[in-house]
Amino acid sequence: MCERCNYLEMLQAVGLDPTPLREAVFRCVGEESRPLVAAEIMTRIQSRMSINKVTLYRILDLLVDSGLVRRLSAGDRAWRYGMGASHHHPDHPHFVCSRCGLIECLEPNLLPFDLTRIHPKGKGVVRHVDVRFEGTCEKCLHGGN
Amino acid sequence: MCERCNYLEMLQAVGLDPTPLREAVFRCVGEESRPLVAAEIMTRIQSRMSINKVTLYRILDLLVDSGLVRRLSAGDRAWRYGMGASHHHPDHPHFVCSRCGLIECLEPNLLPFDLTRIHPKGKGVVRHVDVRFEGTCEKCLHGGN
DNA sequence: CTTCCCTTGCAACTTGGTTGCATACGTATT
DNA sequence: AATACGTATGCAACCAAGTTGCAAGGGAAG
Repeated sequence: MCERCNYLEMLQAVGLDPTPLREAVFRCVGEESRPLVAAEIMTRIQSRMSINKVTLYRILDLLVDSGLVRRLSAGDRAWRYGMGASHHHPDHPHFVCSRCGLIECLEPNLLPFDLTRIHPKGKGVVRHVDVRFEGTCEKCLHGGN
Repeated sequence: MCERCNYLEMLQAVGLDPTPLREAVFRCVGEESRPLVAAEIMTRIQSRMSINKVTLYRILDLLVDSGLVRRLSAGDRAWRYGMGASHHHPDHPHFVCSRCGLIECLEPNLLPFDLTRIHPKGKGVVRHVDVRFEGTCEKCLHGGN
């Protein structure tokens, strides 16, 4: 999806040593148009280099903690990993298929107002607002997944 | 939270045989002010009657499938179960603490716009829109959970 | 060349939930 | 009453995704 991001630079900017595996994982997430499951990332990376699943999970944790990557739930028990909000990747709502677990990114400006301006009272600190449209995707509707 | 709901009636309305366990589980979810983890529901029910975890999960599945109950993710790997939208339980956004997994219900009218009017193009059928404010709750902020 | 820290790998483990199958119970049928 | 059938519940074993603990590699610092 995104060839404009300088992944190495972004890793360094958040203080992460840009090792080949970290770059590969981050790039893998960044170049995809939808959030991926860890196993999908694993497969993609292993087509070019070798990586252990523990390492993958640890790198994903680092990326999530640093804010470069966001962890999303699809209703099943595997996380999806998508790009965190940044210059080339503005925050956006998602469509989630509750049947097959597909998550798709929606237009950043789909919502008619800026939710980040809302601050629920007495609820501690809010870091971001997540909007998810849940339903059944085209494929499941027709293919009868 | 809710003593106005007729749980037995609601179960029957969606075509579920209102067995004692089903009523107990549904009531347990309905009387709580925040979505509960399966283990919490388990404990509450076992204080009065005996239930097996498999049965609990199966009942929760039934309730979720029928729409009476909603399954929410807190960022950890355990589902939270809260009331589905209905007359006494209007749809509402949630606050989610990414540190301890707490989910709290927010005011139904917190959002200045009805998100259900938005229909993302070419994305199949949307059943509902979920808004989640993610951050750190008061307790984690101060207690240093 | 030794020390230290950070990254990666491997095996075993944990957790939350699920499957398969047996049992119980209610209702309908003979 | 006895039988059969469908649904609800229970028990034990299992599963998938992710985590822990610990060892090994590798590079910069001393």
